[in-house]
Amino acid sequence: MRLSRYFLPLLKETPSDATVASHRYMLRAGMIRQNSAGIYTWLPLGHKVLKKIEQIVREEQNKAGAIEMLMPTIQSADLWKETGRYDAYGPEMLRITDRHEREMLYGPTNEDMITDVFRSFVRSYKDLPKMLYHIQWKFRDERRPRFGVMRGREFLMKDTYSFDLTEADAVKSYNKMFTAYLNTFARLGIKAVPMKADTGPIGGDLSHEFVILAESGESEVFCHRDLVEMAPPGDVDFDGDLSHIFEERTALYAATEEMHDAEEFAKIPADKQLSARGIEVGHIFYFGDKYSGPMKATVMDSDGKPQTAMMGSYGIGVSRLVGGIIEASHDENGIIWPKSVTPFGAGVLNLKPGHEESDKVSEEIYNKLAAAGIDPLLDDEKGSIGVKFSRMDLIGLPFQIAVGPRGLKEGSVEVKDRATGEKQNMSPDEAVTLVIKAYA
RNA sequence: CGGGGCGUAGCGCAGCCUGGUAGCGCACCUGUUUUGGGAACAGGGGGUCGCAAGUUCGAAUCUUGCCGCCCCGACCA
Repeated sequence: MRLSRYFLPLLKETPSDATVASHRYMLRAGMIRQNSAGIYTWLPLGHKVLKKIEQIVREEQNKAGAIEMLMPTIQSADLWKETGRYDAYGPEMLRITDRHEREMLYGPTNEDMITDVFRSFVRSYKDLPKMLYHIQWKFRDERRPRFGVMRGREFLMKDTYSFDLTEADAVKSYNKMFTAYLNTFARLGIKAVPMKADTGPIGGDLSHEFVILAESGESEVFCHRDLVEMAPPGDVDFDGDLSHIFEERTALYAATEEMHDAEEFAKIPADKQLSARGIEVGHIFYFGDKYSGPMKATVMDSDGKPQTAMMGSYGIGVSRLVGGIIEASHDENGIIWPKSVTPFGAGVLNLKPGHEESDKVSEEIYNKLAAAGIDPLLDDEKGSIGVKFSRMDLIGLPFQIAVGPRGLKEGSVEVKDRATGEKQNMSPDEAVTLVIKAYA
């Protein structure tokens, strides 16, 4: 993409109502625009990142054996009345009446609806286990939306639902998602720690939150330091036994504020105790027959007897992750994107558009990177050099290749690593190779 | 939902106390000169001062009501 043809409405000054780094930078970098409290337009740059995160989440779900589908945003109140949640959910749920005075709602989650799908089509234990998911916009009328997309009212969420014949089988599904989540967050370039969690209004008894540590986190979390640096499981056989992965990650203490046990925490060696602020980016639950029971979602077992399906649900806040990743990865100049989610793979800065050699070399680098699938952004705008560099720093692409007359006299361009700030001069071809290798 | 604050050009703000021609910086448009880390000069465009009612000869400014937004707390997948 050429900057001159792109739509990148940057803000030079920080909007006064943004107080956390990710919110400030998302506004300044032209990623989002607020429409009303907790509701945002995703501008091209933000949309690109959102879609990249979504795709990684999708790929890891598929690897784990979950099957993608799509349920509507607007739901009928009927299903929610069946499970009793229509009254239980409270004012957080946006209720709508259609022209026929039918009670509708904008879905804050989809347990009720997926259970209805399940009971309509699944009859036999032979069809189990099943894990179904979708990535869809949700609406929760938060009392106090804040921190930009991290606590919005409208948000994009991946939610998976598992169905098993027995509780023991359901635990296997739980472990699959537990494992998939570890891999997902690692691919996104963030360190998310699974922590014992409260189950909240969705209910159930087995639940973990995946939390990234950041100053601006909304809640206090406590864990063993070693959990933060633990390597992801990587390629595993999702049909095999994953319990060791779960055991390994839950052997060490980790809990959110609500579940915190100060006595247990005190048993951790002092230098390994970590108490910090955290951002919840994923939450997994096992809740058995909480919905399948009242909705009579049963299958025939091998004895021909109806058995209620045992369920779990597994959420990842896709839009929240955009903010969460920035919270975990930025400096005073702007965002520092992990390579896996960066909106563009590299920035090519033509420091002097109109200068024949600069034009030629920057175009060549741009074309070679594009051909290699790097998806570069070429800054071909006229304007001062300082503006170009600071703009690139703000939007946070992992690499910047600066092409200008001064360097070209020596036959070199300058490559800057956004994360380390390290700059080196090299030939245009070496620069291209360096970037391509970094993404290989 | 309790407490606090804010609403004036796209963004950041001043003006309000003490009523009298709506301002500044940045951004934007035109031109000239510049150009290796947020250039200079000259000219220009852009506003129902959140909305409504009231007081007044006259309201951005005073009064009342409403709406919107932000922060702290409580709450929260």
